[in-house]
Amino acid sequence: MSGKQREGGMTVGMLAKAVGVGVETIRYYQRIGLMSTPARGYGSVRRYSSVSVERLRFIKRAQQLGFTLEEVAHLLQLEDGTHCNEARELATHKLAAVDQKLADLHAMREVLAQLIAACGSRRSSKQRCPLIESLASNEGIPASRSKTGSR
Amino acid sequence: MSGKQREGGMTVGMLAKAVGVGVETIRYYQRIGLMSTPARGYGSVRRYSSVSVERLRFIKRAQQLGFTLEEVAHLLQLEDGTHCNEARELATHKLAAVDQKLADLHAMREVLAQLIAACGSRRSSKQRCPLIESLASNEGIPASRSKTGSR
DNA sequence: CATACGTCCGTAGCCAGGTACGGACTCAAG
DNA sequence: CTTGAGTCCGTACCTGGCTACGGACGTATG
Repeated sequence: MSGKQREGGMTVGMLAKAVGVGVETIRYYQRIGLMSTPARGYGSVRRYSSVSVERLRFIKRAQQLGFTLEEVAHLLQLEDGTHCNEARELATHKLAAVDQKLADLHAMREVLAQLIAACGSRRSSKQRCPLIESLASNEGIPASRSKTGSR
Repeated sequence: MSGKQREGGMTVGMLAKAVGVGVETIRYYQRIGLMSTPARGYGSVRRYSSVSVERLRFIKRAQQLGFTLEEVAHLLQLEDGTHCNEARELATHKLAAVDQKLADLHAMREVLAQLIAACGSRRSSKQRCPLIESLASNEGIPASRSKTGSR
């Protein structure tokens, strides 16, 4: 192991390991401005502190809730905790988006289940597959037009 | 309007309009092998028949059910309707994937709703935002590890 | 001091599913 | 015959979120 944190904080590799992301991911976040690039220590390797760990964890947690990195950037600007209304608004929008996706997926699920059932109930194997037939000729698969499930 | 279909079928533009996709989309499907490129008519414009219309509709309907274009290609190979078992298997897999996504989204929804509620119940606006706090410090947002909701 | 791993940095590629561009051509109308 | 719309085709670009590569350099360890 080469992880000896003399001289200040962790290297990018240690930071990555600590949070469970790849080094390239961290560099990517720096490129897009989600994380800042710290100054170099006395040598030429940059050192990171627990602040970076926390920021990275914040990002990952927000992502798990469905926020895009762009939205995460916005959330991070509210990190002082004094803009509760804005934060709540972002979260409320995201909740609505999630609900829309849920509705879309429920609709898909219904149709898929129906098709599978139809397919299973056909008994002579010489008969044309109802599932395929349905895709080939149906008029009205209930497409809920959001930008979520389909184009 | 220049849509006069003398000499065989429709042009690519008419086909696109008939199905409600862009011309470029059709050309894209041809490039990736989802649709074939018909021979040219007597001039140099290619002509399409109702077969193309049907195929395109098939693709779009399958997409609405959540199938990727690659999966659609597979489904199209079963179009003679004699491979019901295979079709059902594809659909069943897709159903499982949809169910997984639904579960992931439900989990996200729960947490989001909780955070929003916490955020709304704080009464002194000088207090740090619970939503942001939660993102900044929580240990256990229930991440359901599929490849669906998060990385 | 040499070896081997780690970091730094720019650039390019990946996935899906397209969209956009631009020059050459064809076609139908006026 | 000219104009203008539409087609053909190759190629490049876009979104989001990374991942990979390659060469130069730092650094920990024997």
